[in-house]
Amino acid sequence: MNPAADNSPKVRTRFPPSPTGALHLGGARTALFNWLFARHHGGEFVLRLEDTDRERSKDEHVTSILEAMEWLGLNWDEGPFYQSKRFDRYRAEALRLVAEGKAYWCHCPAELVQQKREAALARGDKPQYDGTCRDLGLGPAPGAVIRFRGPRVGATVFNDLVKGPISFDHAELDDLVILRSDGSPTYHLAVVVDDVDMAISHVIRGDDHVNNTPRQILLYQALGAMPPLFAHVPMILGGDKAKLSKRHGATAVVAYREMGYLPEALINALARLGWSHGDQEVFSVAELVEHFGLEAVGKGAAVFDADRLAHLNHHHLQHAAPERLAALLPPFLAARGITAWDNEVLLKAIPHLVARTPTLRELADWAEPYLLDEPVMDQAAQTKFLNPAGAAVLKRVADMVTAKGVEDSPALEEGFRELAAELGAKLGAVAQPTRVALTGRTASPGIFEVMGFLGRERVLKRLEHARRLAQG
RNA sequence: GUCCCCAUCGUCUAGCCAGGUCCAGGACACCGGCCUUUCACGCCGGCGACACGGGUUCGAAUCCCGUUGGGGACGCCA
Repeated sequence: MNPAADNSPKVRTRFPPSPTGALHLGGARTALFNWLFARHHGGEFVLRLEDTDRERSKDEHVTSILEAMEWLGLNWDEGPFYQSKRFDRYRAEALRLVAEGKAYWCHCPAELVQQKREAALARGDKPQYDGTCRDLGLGPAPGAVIRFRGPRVGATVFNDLVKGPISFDHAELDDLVILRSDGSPTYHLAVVVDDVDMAISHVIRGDDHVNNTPRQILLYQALGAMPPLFAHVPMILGGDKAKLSKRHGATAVVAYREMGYLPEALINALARLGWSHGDQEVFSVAELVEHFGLEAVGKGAAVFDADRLAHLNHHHLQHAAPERLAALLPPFLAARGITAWDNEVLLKAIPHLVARTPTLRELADWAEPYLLDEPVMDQAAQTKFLNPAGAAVLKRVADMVTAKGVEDSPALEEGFRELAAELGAKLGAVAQPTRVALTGRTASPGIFEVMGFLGRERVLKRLEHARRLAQG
């Protein structure tokens, strides 16, 4: 029965990272698509750690992958399962296949197989296992492996949910190792046994797995199981159009958190890499769940564009609650040496700051002048605006604030304009020295807003401090 | 080398399945302008693509074939 049919069992997808490294962008997108597909269909999402390679699998990577998944909000319904805990199960299935004549023990030394492979490659042939032990009827022995006995003729065809029908001639497939000489399963065996045991209905994975698919379908059949439906999503490429890797700079998901990106922004960016919903660019996670579908996934590989992520992050930052941003900011402030501040000021400042800051890191930078006891004076700004003329302006501004307070912006603006007119200058002639006095910088939110969230006392104090500097 | 996949602006993409309404739409980036107390936001405008060649058709970005280009895979990694 076809799992996609309406009367079929429920949708169950899985994300099976190998804990040999951190969760990177490509893996995160695969996880996201599986998660979205399951959520969209009201199905279940399973997390499974493919740690059959005991050499390269590391606990620290498991930890960081789970952490990244949680940060992204990709919650799983079952797992994490560990393949390393199921070795007996895989071994039993491999032995069963041998007993049924669907697999066989192979005594070929690994080095010899490797040599033949290289020779074939050098000759320009397809490197395949030559089947030396295929019909020898060998039994177990030290160093022996179990190979799957694949069909020699015919072809396996499957209908990829993203790419359409894909066909592989069996002559292109060789007898792959399913159980290593140390008794551990290889990827192909473990993945198939698990997907059967875990009742996975849809396998959504990277493009680089298409040619594994016919081998796995053959394995499902040998095990007497119904294959799931497959959907191969295109790769994510780096700027050089090659498969995304560490060479392309930041690829680990957690690196984006550290750079000050919001998880929903990364999710949004990843979702739009290869998937689309008309012309819509900005999505909330809920909207993604609502609209996601495999039919709208493109076939071509996509280049990850950091500029788009930044833009999306900026957008999501502007729509996030100030309270939440304030709660996310401490690490970024700490990185700037700021460990204590008036949170009320921060909360009031954030809405005026986010329009200018694409990331939390920059938000921390822009918030700094308002959180420090005294702003750090930018030298160029000080030289340009805090001069004797500026001192006179600051004195008048201070008088104004003393008289009118900082809450009444219209009144302050009127005062500023009168002063500017008196000086025969534009508003900037008053605003800029004031801005430098209050923030130490030439760029900030509107000057009356700044006064508003800084508060009367701080404003007066900074005005006085700057006036002294200006007088020399 | 062999096999598999892919091919619309610099990038992400809509359109393609059910050919005409597409001298191809949106977004990012870039450039110009407006707004303006600075920097941004925002708004307006500009630049910019159907890889190439055949075929089918009255008509092709859309269908077919080929070429070229790109990617992926060919492990006792996953």
